[in-house]
Amino acid sequence: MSSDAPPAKTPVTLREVAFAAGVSVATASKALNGQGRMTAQTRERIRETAQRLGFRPNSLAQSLLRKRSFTVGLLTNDTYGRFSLPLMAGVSDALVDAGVSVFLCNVEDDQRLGQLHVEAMLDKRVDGIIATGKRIDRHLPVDLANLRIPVIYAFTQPDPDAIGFESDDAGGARLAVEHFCALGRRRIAHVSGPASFTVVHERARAYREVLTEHGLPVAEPLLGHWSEAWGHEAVARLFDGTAGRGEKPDAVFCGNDQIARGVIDALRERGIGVPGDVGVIGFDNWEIVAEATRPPLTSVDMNLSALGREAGLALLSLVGGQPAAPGIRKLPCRLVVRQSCGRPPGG
Amino acid sequence: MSSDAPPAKTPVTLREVAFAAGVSVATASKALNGQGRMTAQTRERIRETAQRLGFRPNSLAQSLLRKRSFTVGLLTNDTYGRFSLPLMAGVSDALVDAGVSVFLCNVEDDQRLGQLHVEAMLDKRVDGIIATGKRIDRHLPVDLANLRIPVIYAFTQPDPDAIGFESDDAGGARLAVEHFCALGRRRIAHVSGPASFTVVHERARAYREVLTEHGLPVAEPLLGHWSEAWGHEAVARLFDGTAGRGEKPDAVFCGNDQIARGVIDALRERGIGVPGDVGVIGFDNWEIVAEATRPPLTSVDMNLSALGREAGLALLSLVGGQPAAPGIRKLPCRLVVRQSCGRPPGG
DNA sequence: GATGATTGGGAAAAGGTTTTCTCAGACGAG
DNA sequence: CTCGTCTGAGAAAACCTTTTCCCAATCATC
Repeated sequence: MSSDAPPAKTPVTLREVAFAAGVSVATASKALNGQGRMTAQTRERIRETAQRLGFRPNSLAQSLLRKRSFTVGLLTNDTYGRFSLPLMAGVSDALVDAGVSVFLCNVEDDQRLGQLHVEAMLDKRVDGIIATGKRIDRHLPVDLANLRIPVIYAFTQPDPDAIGFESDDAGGARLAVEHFCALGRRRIAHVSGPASFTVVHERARAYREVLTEHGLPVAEPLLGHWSEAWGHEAVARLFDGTAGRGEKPDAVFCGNDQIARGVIDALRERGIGVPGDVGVIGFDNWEIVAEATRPPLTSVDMNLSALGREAGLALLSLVGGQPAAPGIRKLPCRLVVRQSCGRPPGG
Repeated sequence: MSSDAPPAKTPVTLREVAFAAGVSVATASKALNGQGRMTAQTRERIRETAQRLGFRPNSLAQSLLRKRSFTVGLLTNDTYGRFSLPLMAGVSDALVDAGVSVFLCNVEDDQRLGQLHVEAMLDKRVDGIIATGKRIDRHLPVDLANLRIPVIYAFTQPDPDAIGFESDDAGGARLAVEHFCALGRRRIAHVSGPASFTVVHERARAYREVLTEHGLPVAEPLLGHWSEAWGHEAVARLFDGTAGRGEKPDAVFCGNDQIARGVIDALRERGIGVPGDVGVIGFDNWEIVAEATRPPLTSVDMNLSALGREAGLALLSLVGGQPAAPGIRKLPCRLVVRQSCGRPPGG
């Protein structure tokens, strides 16, 4: 299967192939690239020689000539977070098929480091840059505005007139609340993260809209932190009051899975059944959390991997010279149904 | 601060700098690199011209000539996992200071994809490769044995005669158990993951050794899964038996933080106090879990970021031509003390 | 057999940089 | 004034591949 050429200590060049095949480098190049005119026999002989010698063209030389490096930079400030990983996997997945490699650059929140990385990427003649981050409403600490190479933003705030990909958080929230409605829940609460996050407001707006559309009572969303502890506290506020039982929520839509986990734990401690008495839906579909809750958590998935794929493909198309309109593209979320809100009547 | 040159549509070359400064490219090159002989005045004039024009040397051309690309490949099969991220951050951190960029390649567990990526990296003339993964006792699905460029393994099984960096899991386990001993705990249980993991045995061995050294009773470790659910079940086995209270554990050393979380939750459900009645230590120091347990979890940290740094530096030194002995280097873990086992008498 | 078209293949430039070699001029010593 | 040395700077090769242009030989046609 593998060639039985000895493991060369130094890569074999086109010149060597040409010499071994008794032709010029020009002819060898054309033979291997399917260009030029020559007898089928000559072409085949050169191909065989190249194969036998284990020839692989030097990308550096090719890039220098073609002014295209088949390389892109992926800029992120999300070192440890969990959002950028699926996104990066999607990007990588979209690009590997085109033979494009990805420079990973973590800029933290350091402007100096960001500048450093961008310049390094420019020096290495990347064909384009994808910028991604840990917050959809924050800009990376780098200036990518006048770069003469294409830039795509994904899950981070784009420059004006640039192209950005985001999850449709409002749509995701709709999915969750509609799901509750379809199950016959009537008093749906919303517990979310800090007001400083744009997505908190987008989801809250969708929450209100859906409830209004269904003629259900709209409770003011409870804003706090993205933590389990806040989930606990929110349950205390929602369920420990003196209101009659009929006025307590029968569903809680949470801003992320950690809050949802806190909510579920707190409900269980109070002897309130999930999903029997109260349904719970989370956001992010962080499997390791969603599957560890008891019962397993129904959650909104932002399809980050698909988002990364789209960003990668968009960049590829830009690099290829296809024009594309600036603006933000929102990609739909999906609801992953587990067992924390009961099953829909029909399902 | 920034040069007021207009944003060039095409990068400025050395030739243009030389022309603008009225010298040859050779002289320009030497001026900018501090080589050759020329009047200080000429050198300065060329430097200023380069600065003014925003000249940045084309790395591709440099690499082609120097046979050194200032680029390394980072191979991983840990797409979504949490181990490779801190590790990658460490690698990146060690390399960025040397002006080296990192190609991120996710090979999943796909041999074909691995081969593809390795060849792409070789074509792009990376100076070296770092292989990392999600399991310390599994080999990546790629063959890096006879590659003519340096390879370093980190948190994945190395080839024989290669250089690998690993966390000292046995040492980490010792830290945990010694900590319990220092606190006066006498009946220390061990709940860990599946027997198919090498680290499970290493940690269990260290656990037994420390207990023996202290003359304490050694209970057979409970092996199960890396999940919260298993933590619950393990507590049932340990605490629901008919043994007298004096014979039940007063400490549980867990194989990871999720198990530890399950253990703590299960103990609380039984009315057993943590850390009052039973101390709990986890492994991995996954902050998002360790800080969400009630009380916050003391845990062993594998220092993955440092591991990545060391791996990066080792590769750099190898690329620089420094010889290095093959073998596995174990890096120490550290114990992150929170509140799940009480404070040491002295502390 | 002369002319033109076609075929197979090579020479050379290009891409941007580094480095070695070379050379012209200046300068000092005799 | 001549010889040798030193200084400043340029020419050219090298890295490896692709592509354009060109040439010689073959073939078909009249």
